[in-house]
Amino acid sequence: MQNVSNTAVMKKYATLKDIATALKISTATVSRALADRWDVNAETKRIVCEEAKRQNYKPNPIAKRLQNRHSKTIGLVVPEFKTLFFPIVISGIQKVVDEAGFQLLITQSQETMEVELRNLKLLENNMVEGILISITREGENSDYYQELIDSGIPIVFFNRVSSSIVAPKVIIDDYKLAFFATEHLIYSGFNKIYHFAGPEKLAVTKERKRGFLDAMKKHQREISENSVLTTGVYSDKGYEAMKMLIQKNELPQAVFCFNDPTALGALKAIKEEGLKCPDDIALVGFSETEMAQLVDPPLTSVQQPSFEMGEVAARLLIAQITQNPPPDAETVCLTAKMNIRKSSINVKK
Amino acid sequence: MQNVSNTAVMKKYATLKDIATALKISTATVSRALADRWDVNAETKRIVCEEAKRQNYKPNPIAKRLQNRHSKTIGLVVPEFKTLFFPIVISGIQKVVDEAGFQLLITQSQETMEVELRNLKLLENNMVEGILISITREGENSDYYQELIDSGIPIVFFNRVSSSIVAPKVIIDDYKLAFFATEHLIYSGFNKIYHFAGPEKLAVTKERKRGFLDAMKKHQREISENSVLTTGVYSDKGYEAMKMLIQKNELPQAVFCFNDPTALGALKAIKEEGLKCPDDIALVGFSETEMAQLVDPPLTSVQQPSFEMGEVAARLLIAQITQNPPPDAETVCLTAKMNIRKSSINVKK
DNA sequence: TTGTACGCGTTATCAG
DNA sequence: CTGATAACGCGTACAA
Repeated sequence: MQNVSNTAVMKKYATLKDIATALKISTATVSRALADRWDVNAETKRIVCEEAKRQNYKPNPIAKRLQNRHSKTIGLVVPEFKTLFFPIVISGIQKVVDEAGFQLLITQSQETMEVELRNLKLLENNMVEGILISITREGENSDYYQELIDSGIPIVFFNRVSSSIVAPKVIIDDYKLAFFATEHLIYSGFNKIYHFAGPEKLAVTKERKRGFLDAMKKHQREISENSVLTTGVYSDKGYEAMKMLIQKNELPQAVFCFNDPTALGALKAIKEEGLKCPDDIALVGFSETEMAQLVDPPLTSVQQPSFEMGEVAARLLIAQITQNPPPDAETVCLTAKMNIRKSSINVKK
Repeated sequence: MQNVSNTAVMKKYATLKDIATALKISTATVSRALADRWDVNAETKRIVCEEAKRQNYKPNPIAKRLQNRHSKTIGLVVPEFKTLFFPIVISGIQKVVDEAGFQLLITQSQETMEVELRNLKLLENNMVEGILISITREGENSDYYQELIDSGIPIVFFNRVSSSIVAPKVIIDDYKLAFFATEHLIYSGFNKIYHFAGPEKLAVTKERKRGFLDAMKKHQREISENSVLTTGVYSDKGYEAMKMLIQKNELPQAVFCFNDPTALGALKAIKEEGLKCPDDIALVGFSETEMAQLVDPPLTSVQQPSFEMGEVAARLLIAQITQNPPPDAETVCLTAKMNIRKSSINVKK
């Protein structure tokens, strides 16, 4: 009832030729006039622009690209959208990419190497000029990363980076911050401190665990068999782990968690079991989510500069693409900050 | 040190011509062979494929598009990434779009009409074949929506839809669910019930408010001046509104909140003021976030089918693009469900 | 079965 | 100052 007929093919836009024939001049002149070049008569310029407006002319970027041989597009591969971390990083990327006049093709690997590989190929087929990637927790498609780089498509890793590939990377200093977070608990006077660790294959997991262990060692704290429990990235695992500990009656005084969701899951378990945080068990999260401030008690957490991470990664990639020769691969380590809140305050001290 | 020289122009891919000259045959034959067409010698086919592989040939999608005159790309405009709602919707969209062999260009309007308009133009310039949009809370670029539709680029609205444009839309029945949520509080025996409403210009705000008011009227509840407070979408506003009420000592028994963040902000204020939820003030949220289950008390909330909303919207758009004539504009109303949790249980009853 | 020639929309080169 | 022509990479009607 309301719709104009709409063939399966795209609507025909006005082209240079349309304007040219309407004005009985050549397409070349039209092209030059529209590009506002010096070597064209002011009067023709005026007429052409007028006609262009009249016909609602829009330049066809696809034709331009065919000629320029660059797509002005960069690809992005993130594992998932289950927390706000990646969406916020993407906001940062978008900002830089827009400013640089590039476009962004966003894909999700759903945490599997197979989908990641498919996405990489998709991006390659679309002639992206570079790729930003945060790898899956299953592992790396290292061979393909290298292949892409060798074939001239630069890659910048962020957050979850490849350990084997030489390329620009953007990370936060997980080790140092995990170390600090653990020390914070130690200095607060907690003794039996545990760590809920992330997915085993991730570099960030290893770094945070290393930071935890080193801090414990430095202060000569005992590390028992259960001191480090692998709990993954989602809240239900933190919940289960804490339930398990409580039911075994093996209560830590404090737990440094891999991330906020895990910590929040643990918090839920603590409350359900009639215990109190931080009185009975103190908690520290990681990678600050909005919720950290909203729960009761507010959660101590390490705040990652997510938006900035996106900006920096995008800038590094665009430098790789546009500069000749490209800058050497550097690893940028962003500094995070710890927001100390009630969940890690030692009330007994 | 590790990088091959990399001009500002894209790496030269092997083309049909490269294969043709290498094999001393015509590009046409190569093209046909690679397309696996019947009218080409099996042997030549084999040789061509071999050579293609050897040269690592990748068809140039840009050239194809120039010819086909369709970009196989659809555009998406969302307001922001501040909650997980849109990221999850996007996951649903991605799924359908991938299956249909389309690509997705994602943009954010940052809740301003100006950026939204810029994004729409960007998408148009990139020859997207259709647009999915959830409008800003500032208002609508109605004229431009219509212009796009008239010029042959179909638009599908989802979640936050245009009120003036005739086009396919996907919504949830906010009115009905707000009505139910309010009735739930009424049936639970709460008397003084308030509503924290969303941004004024949004249709969803109006619908939810209308549902609230109608339910109140149906059960002859008094509606005072402060019964409906505008609090926006973020937690801090819910926090402030609740603080204000408590400090004015104008305590509602229950509040139906525009969304979960608002409710969680309100919850924080309640606790800070030494009150209890649901004992002193009960809460109901909307659009279920992961946090609803994690806070204490767990928050009653209306669970929107976010992923499904993305799927449905994408399917509608692809139907508009590929079917001739396109289907009439329909408004799909998805059903949501209420998850009743402790925050709205009347302990005195 | 294969090759030739053209068009998609644009810009660059060269000639006038 | 302007016009004709080629080229970007691909597909395809038409001719051989």
